[in-house]
Amino acid sequence: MMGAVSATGGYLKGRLRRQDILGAAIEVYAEAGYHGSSLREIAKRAGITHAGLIYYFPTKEALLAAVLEHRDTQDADRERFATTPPGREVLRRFITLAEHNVRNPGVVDLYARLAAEAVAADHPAHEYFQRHYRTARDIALKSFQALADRGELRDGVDPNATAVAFIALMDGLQVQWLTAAEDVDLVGILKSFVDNVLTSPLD
Amino acid sequence: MMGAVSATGGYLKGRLRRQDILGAAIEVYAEAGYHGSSLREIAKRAGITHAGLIYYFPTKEALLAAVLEHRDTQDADRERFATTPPGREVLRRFITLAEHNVRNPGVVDLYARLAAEAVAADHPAHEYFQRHYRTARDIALKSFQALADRGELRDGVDPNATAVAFIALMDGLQVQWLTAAEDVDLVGILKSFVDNVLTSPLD
DNA sequence: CCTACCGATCGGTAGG
DNA sequence: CCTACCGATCGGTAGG
Repeated sequence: MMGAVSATGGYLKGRLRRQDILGAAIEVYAEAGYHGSSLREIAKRAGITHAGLIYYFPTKEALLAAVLEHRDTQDADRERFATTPPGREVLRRFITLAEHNVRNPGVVDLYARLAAEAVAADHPAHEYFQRHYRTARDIALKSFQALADRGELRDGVDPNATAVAFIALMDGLQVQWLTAAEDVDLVGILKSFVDNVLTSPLD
Repeated sequence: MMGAVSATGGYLKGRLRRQDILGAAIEVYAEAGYHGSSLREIAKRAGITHAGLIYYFPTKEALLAAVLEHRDTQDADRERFATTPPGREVLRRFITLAEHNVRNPGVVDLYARLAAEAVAADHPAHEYFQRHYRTARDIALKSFQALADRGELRDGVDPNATAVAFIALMDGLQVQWLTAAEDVDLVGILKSFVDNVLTSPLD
């Protein structure tokens, strides 16, 4: 009786604990960055001691890796991006993602903080963000290229430059929006950027 | 004799010391952010002990304030921006600034790191960056507005949205460029953004 | 400007 | 998972 309950319960509890810890880590990374956050603070918000946290994630870096991996696998959006054929629909998904982000400032904070930190070549998330940017650029590029092929891009608009600019614009807007939300209509500006390179509005 | 020499010498030495410290601080902030940098590391690069540094700048925050102030006053560019009449010439200056930045990655690093950190409302540089963004946006807006008045903006291009986007684009490009320089033609993309909202190319 | 120090906090380990 | 601990590092102070 005790054995069965505690074994199953233990596994379930372990999984839930991990979720608690990841959730707390995302919160704290967003507020303080990776280097600026402590295992003790994350552990406290998860309701355990910092040694307890280390029982689940053996090092500070392992926890960061788990947070990044967690976001990637859980992010159903990412899969939808991959399966959507290049074109206007993909751009609409980017806008939808931005709308989602504006409703979840914590996620925006997390990425903005980590991306700036990870600029350093020896940061544990450096390669992650190199991949992240390359993937994002590729997805945008394929869509702008497809639109160019169909003659839906205005004359003189270069798909490559537009793709890089689009991703950069999303990131830059996020930092400005986080700094002074009332001054920046993040979604509106993204939309008008897209509308301005297309021959006809997005929707 | 001794008095005069040491008094003058002391003042000069003090000024030079402050320059050394500020230079070292800029370096370390760029590498590690503000929270991630230590007075000991900055002091070491300036050739003194951390207690010696505190003799010149009484707290960690005071040093950050001095670095920010130093950049603002020394930045001759900023003044030229203010005195240049709104229009194409101002946009050209932004491009020139970007070209300068690409040759000085340290400055870019400093701003990218601090801007992301300062998103937090309780960060000592938070208000500085709120002002910084507002000023940058205003300068860009005045120029895009002037161009709109003269009919030099393409149909449907909104000066306000374009100004915010332009500043966000500069920031976003910087982080992407710092993360993977070979993948991002920072200056080229800025130029094509501007050319794409104008009725005729910038230069 | 330095030596010497303080209390606080950090990531990680030992040993249960 | 916890208690208890380690060595390292932090910003700042005292006192010269």
